[in-house]
Amino acid sequence: MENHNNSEKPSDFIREFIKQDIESGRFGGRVHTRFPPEPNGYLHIGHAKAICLNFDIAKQFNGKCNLRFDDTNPTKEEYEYVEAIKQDIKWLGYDWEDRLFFASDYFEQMYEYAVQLIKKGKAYVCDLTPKEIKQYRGTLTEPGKESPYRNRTIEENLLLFEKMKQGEFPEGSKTLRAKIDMTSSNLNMRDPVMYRIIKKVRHHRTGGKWFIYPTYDWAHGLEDSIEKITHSLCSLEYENHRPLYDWFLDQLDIYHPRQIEFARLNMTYTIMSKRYLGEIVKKGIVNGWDDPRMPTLAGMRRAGYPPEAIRKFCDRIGVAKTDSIIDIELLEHFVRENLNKTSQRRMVVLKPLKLVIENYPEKETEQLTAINNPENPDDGTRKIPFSKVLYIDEDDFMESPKEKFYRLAPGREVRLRYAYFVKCTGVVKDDSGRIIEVRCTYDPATRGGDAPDGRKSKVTLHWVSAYHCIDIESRLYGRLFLNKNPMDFPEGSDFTINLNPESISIKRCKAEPSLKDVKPGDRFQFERSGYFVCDPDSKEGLPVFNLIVSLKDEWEKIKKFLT
RNA sequence: UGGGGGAUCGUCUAAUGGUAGGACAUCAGACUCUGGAUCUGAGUGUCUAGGUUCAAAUCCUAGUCCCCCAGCCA
Repeated sequence: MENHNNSEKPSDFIREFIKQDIESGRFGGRVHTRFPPEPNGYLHIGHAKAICLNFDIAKQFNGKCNLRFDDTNPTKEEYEYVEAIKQDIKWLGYDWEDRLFFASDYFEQMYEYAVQLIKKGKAYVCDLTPKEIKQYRGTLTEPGKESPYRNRTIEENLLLFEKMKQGEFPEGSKTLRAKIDMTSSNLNMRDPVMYRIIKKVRHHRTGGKWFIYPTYDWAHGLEDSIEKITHSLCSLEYENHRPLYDWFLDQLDIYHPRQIEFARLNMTYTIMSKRYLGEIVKKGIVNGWDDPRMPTLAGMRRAGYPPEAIRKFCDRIGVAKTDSIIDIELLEHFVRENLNKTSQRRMVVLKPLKLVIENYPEKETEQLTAINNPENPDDGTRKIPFSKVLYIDEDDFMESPKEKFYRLAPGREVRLRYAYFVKCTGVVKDDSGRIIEVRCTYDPATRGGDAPDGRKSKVTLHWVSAYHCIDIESRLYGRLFLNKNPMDFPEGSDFTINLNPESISIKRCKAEPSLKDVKPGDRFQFERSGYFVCDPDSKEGLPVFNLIVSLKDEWEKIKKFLT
């Protein structure tokens, strides 16, 4: 997939910084990054951007990238997510080798560091309630007030902190705070909380061992420091936290990585908030975290997205500090590009309409040769049965054709792919006037699809033999949201009003018999409609296929223009 | 209105004082046994106003707009 054969540097400001750091010898020329997910939900395409960035940078500069679970808040985290996240990263194609870490592995060490800070007079135990802390903090424009507990002696702080650790105080009754500056214009520096007491829940890894847990600000820099990370890449909202990140490491006088912030990924027609994503899962709006409409990696995997396409997408969108919303069509472009090259073609009729060939012998069956993938001759050919009664797609026939519709219509001749030219002689309707059958004649001289007299067909239709085809279920997924920005909703409502009520449509379809033996995960292009993947819900006798992405469709565009 | 960031085609992203380029999308054409793919071409952009300079997206000045921060979340 690498197409960076050019010498042009895949440059972005982060790689530029790293290059400078290597040249200046800041970290001894080392590059060591990390991807630090919190195990409180599933990974989505936004995380993929961070994963690719961190792992790709490490590789590019001959460095390493750690996988580290930032499990500092047992009230929100569960082990279930740890395994799901590991699976997703592997699926994306990245390998952390033996460098799987957990913030909880460092709890003891962090505690020691906290004691050091207390001994330096840089941290104190505070008895203020959450509400009081908030009041004391001040506002954006007014300075905060110092806590009355701010000047406890070091001995008292040490004793109290030890007791916090022993679980002697009720949850929420005390915190350990850094002693910095209550008047700082950066609210993060107004004596931030380092430890809080959590006793009600057990940690998924340390169990009931701890009654105090470190906050992000206190923990994250330490984790990076302990792992000797060189470049700690994070999203823009942590920019305000960098002074604190630096302050802790400076006070402790320990190894000090460089934090660099970049803009997180946003995409049109979807949401990236774990909370809202969880909400639509919980409400049953989608069928779980791996629903193919979800922007989660699990969802995209089930939707049939090739991981290579996602990686290429992440590479191409670049890294910058500008807030941006990427057009989802760019992702779909890379999915199509990949699938066009890699997936075998099959003929499947999504909306079956009977086509009867009047002059074709009743009992006859022919085996016609079809190319598996015109983009890859090595995939060879296969045989497809042809007979008197076929199915074509409803959309390929119009009794009174509109302008620019050049598919089948009464009196018209078109080609059936790999088969014959057929000419429409009329239709059969039911009592309600609905067309239930299209009649035609075929030209035996055009077998295989070419007319010896040089006659051309403007289009080629796909078809299946009614006598031989099998039933499959197609799940046609569309966008989950109607709005480019689902978070754009009127006052008093919420993002769910932007949900697309027709984001899924399930159809019983007619497929060529070769599709009988498929396995979940197998991908195909159903000719003239789209790319499909076999879903794990498939049952014996009824394979289920998810639409990955449709083919580009000129006629669809024209149709829209005409209406 | 305190502090921290950011503004380049419709959308992303390059250009680091020297021809504003690429991708997606759009439009037009060629080709085609997928109205697919492929190929060719086209249009569209430096937030504004001044200034420095032979030369400014880039440097300076003054504005404008957008994002983030008042969790014992991360």
